[in-house]
Order: sequence, then structure tokens, then C-alpha cells
Amino acid sequence: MAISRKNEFPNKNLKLAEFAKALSHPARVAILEVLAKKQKCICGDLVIELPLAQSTVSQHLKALKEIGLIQGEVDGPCSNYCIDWKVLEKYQKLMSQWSHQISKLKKVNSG
Amino acid sequence: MAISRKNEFPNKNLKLAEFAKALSHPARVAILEVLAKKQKCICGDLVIELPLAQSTVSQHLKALKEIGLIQGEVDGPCSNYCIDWKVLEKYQKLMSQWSHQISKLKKVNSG
DNA sequence: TTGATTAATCGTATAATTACGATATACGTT
DNA sequence: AACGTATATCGTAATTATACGATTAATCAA
Repeated sequence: MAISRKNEFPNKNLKLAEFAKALSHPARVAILEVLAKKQKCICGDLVIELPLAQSTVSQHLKALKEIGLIQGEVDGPCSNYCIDWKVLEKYQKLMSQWSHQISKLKKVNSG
Repeated sequence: MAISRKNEFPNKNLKLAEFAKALSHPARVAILEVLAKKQKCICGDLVIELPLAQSTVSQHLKALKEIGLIQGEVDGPCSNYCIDWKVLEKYQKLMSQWSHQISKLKKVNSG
């Protein structure tokens, strides 16, 4: 992809894009839904629910963890995953504010 | 990426992921912002505003066009781009509903 | 201690994304 | 007709993402 130019964009855009990227695969959307429903669960539960191999699910979990949307605590041989609501809500607010900002500009222009 | 498994996920998740993917690069977020502000503009205007080559901007425009978020109409040697508000608002609603759905599950579990 | 279970990581293959320059195409102007 | 302008597309390179099997590591049970 040659050298990335992402850093030359404003930080707010970067943050929004980061969140969007986390949701840009249906598996990660599904993982967040399952975690929200079950409050917490282990990787194996997700492997049962999703049409993906264990290693692939683990990879998606890692991606969600890396931007802070979920946390994993070791519990014996398992890892209990759960949503970090504070972080998720921060990103959701960012997305919702962006949506409103965009929509407001529409009204300004058409009015 | 081997064979994609995306089609094995529910359609609602696919649609959300599709929208998220469109916003997963800060350049595309910025393009939508500029289009919202200016109501419509040509590719050259965006090239001035963004730290990217003309061909790269054109590629991002194509991606946004392919999922229907923007439209482009030929106007002489230029192309006038504008947001398709109906489509954008449909996606925004999907995102907002998903956010609420997730947050509601949090309350159910913690209450 | 041996064996079973769970999940993270490694290695790897393939595909998609991002970026740019160069070219092609289309239109307007002179 | 010839030239300039605007942009889409092509070709290409580098990077990142997605997917899986195999291995490793860690824990628990017998």
C-alpha cells in the first residue's frame, strides 16, 4: 500500500476510522453482540457461534482488544472476554456526533 | 485471505460492516465531510483538501460510490459528487440502532 | 506425572487495500 | 483541429487483512 498517509488526517477522523475498522468485518460485529448478550464468554463459545476456525476467532478478538473495545481476563485454561463499556460508549458517542454533524450540514445547505 | 466467510453472517451484520468499512479510512470520512459542507464538489477540490494524489482520491470516491453513499454526475470535463442522503441516513440509522441494541443488553445484564 | 482442554501464537497462503505515476478519455476552448 | 483541463482507469508495489492448520503454553483433572 506504499507509505500510509493516515497520520496526515485530523485525529478525530482517525479515531472514527479506527472504530469503523473494528466494525468492518461481520465477525467482529457478531462477537460484540455475543459479548453484550452474555456479559462475558470464552473464546470457545464464540467459535461455536461463528463460522470460523478457533485461530481466526482469536485473531478477531485480538483486533478488538487492541483498540480497547474488549478485555480478556485469564480464568484457568480459558480467557473470559467482556466488553469495555466505557471505551465502546466513547466510540459510539464519537460516531453519533459525527452523524449529527454531517446531517446538520445538510440542513444548513438545503435551508 | 483465503476464501471469505462473510456471507455466512446475518445480512444486518453485513450491512453494518459495509458501512463501517466505508468509514474505516480517514480520507473517506474527510471526503464525506467536505461533500456535506459544500453540498457538491469536484474531484479536484478534494485533491486540494486531502494529502493524497488525484488517482488515490478517485479510488476512494469510487469506493464510496459503490456502496451508494455518494453519487457522481458528469458536468463537462468534471464530475460533480454529492452525498446520497437517503442512503447515508439509512446506514446511519442502522448504526444507531445497533448501538442502542448493544447498550440495551448491557442494562439488562447489569440490572 | 500423564492426559485432556483451552486459547494464543506461528507459519503460510491468498486476497484486498492503499498509494502513486502514467495513460486514456472526454469535454471545452481557441 | 489542436490544446488544455479534469478525471477515470491501468499498472504496479507495498502493506494489511483474513483464514486455516499446526504448534505451543498453560491449566486442570485423574
